[in-house]
Amino acid sequence: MTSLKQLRYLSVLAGAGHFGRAAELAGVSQPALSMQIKELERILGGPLVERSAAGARLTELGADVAGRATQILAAVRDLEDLAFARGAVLSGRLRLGIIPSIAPFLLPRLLGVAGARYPLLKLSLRESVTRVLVDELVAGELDAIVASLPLGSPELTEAAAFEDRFLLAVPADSPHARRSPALADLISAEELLLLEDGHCLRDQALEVCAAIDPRRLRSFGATSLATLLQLVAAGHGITLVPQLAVEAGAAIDGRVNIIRFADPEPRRTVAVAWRSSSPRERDFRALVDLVREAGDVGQGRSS
Amino acid sequence: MTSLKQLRYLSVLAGAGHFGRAAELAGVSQPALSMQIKELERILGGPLVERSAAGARLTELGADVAGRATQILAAVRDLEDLAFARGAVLSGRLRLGIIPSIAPFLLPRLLGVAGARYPLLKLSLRESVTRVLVDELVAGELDAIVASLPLGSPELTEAAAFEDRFLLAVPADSPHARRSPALADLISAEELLLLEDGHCLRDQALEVCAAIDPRRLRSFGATSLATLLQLVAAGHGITLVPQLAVEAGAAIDGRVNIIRFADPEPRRTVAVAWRSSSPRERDFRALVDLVREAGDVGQGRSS
DNA sequence: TAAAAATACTCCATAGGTATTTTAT
DNA sequence: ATAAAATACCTATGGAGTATTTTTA
Repeated sequence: MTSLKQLRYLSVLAGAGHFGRAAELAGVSQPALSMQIKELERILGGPLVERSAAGARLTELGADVAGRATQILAAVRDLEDLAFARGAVLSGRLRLGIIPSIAPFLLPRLLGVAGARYPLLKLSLRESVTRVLVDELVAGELDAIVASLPLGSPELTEAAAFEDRFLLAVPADSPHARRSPALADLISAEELLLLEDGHCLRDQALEVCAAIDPRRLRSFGATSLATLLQLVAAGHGITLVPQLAVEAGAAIDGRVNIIRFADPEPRRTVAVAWRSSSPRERDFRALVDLVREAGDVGQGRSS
Repeated sequence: MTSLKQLRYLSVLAGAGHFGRAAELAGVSQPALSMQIKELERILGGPLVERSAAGARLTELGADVAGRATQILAAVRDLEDLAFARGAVLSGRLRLGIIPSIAPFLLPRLLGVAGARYPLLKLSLRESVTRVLVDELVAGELDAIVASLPLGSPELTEAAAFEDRFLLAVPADSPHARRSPALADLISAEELLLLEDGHCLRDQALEVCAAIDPRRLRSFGATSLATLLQLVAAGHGITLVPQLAVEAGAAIDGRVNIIRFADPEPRRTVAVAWRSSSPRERDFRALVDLVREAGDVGQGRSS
């Protein structure tokens, strides 16, 4: 009969691409893993893996089964966490993912507040783009993530923590430096600098400036907001920057001006998300409060 | 570690209310079931069942775990059912690539026959030139391709489906209109019209007319055979056309004459190919039969 | 020929069975 | 006293390890 061990091995194999590598990752010998995969194939009545001298590639059925297996394994892990979740709120380990356009600005305050209020909490942190974090969250490799909505994954529960207004960063000597532009003004603006592909901030900036001429977009993208602001300071263009980053001191004094948009101001919703099947909702609701406290400083002020 | 067996026993126990009854329902002895429940309690770190002389009642935690266990077991059963849905030959999804000089003429009959004989088959179709299809096939983005030999990729298995004779398409008023030319005659023929670069039909036509004066080749190439035949009809030149296309009605009645070559007649071999390492050879062999049925109509007749 | 997976075999952990004891009503 | 679950103890299945062979590029 199908066993969790088989599903676990298949799930690992799906990521590893080699029986040997997968066995190493799973902490067993290669024949042990091979036998379990073979047994799973016998049970399911069809090949899950294409073997070759180059390694292992999943068949379509195998990929389908592996996907379901990953979800099942995540559900089992949640089940195992059930008992621990009955302890104190926000105690024990919590694996938290945060996107790059939030992490460096939120973390200092978040860690401060969390450490003071929940001394038993041990946060394991991971920074990556939304797509990666959502996949890892669904697979049970993370307990919760902090990201910008929407996430587009039905098995997740989302709880908004705070709104984060987008501001415009322009060189200090720019003609825009002294007035609040309407969105339409951007269309005639200098080159729009963006993060590299995969960062939601990039997509949001493009959405905000939907009508912008694509030819004025840099084909390469920066990895960090700090780099973007350096480019702005050097006069290479303008960029959108979240107020969260500005409040955290990301702007470069003197060389970059930060300007509010005229109404309607563009904004993003920063939210916490977790697997709906997780038993730790109580923890996550408390986490939402922490993120809100750490994040929505100064959202009422202009800059 | 948690096992599906433990979850299954707990799930049964939740319904039975007695260890003994549950054991009977599960088809094992009472101590066996008791031991697994106890192990599960040890793993989860808390009691799941209240034991009494009257029987077994789940604790709050136990009921929660049992509910999740039932869901997980259902997911596993769904996973096990997956394979059966795909068990039959040529059922489920098959990603098929076909080259442009075959696709529009083969597809109507192929889809008809396939739909009638293998109703569970879902074909995902992709049309591109041989080089692209072979690359995608090797990369695992396609399951099989229908193309003209040779393919020149050692990791593929090729199975010939049918032979496709090349015919000559000439304007209705051409001096060639009434006789069967030997290949050499082409050398003195009108301008030879070709598909654009990358299409194997172009290369094959050039091979057939190896000695032709390169200066009489059109520098631009057409994207489709239909366009070529329109050009022929308009008196811009002659072209090679596969009988497959003629049988499918590609020729333009009255304005284009289709002539068979004198022996030896040039021809191409239409074949199905797949990764040799693919486990679906049975499917592909059946596909070869379908392609043959759909493709080699009328190869015995002259036109 | 070299890398990867399959096979051969051996061992031992453990699930499961039977018999019995403990516990609670 | 009785019914139910736990414990004791034994057996056997099969999961896992090491060593080796087979396969394929």
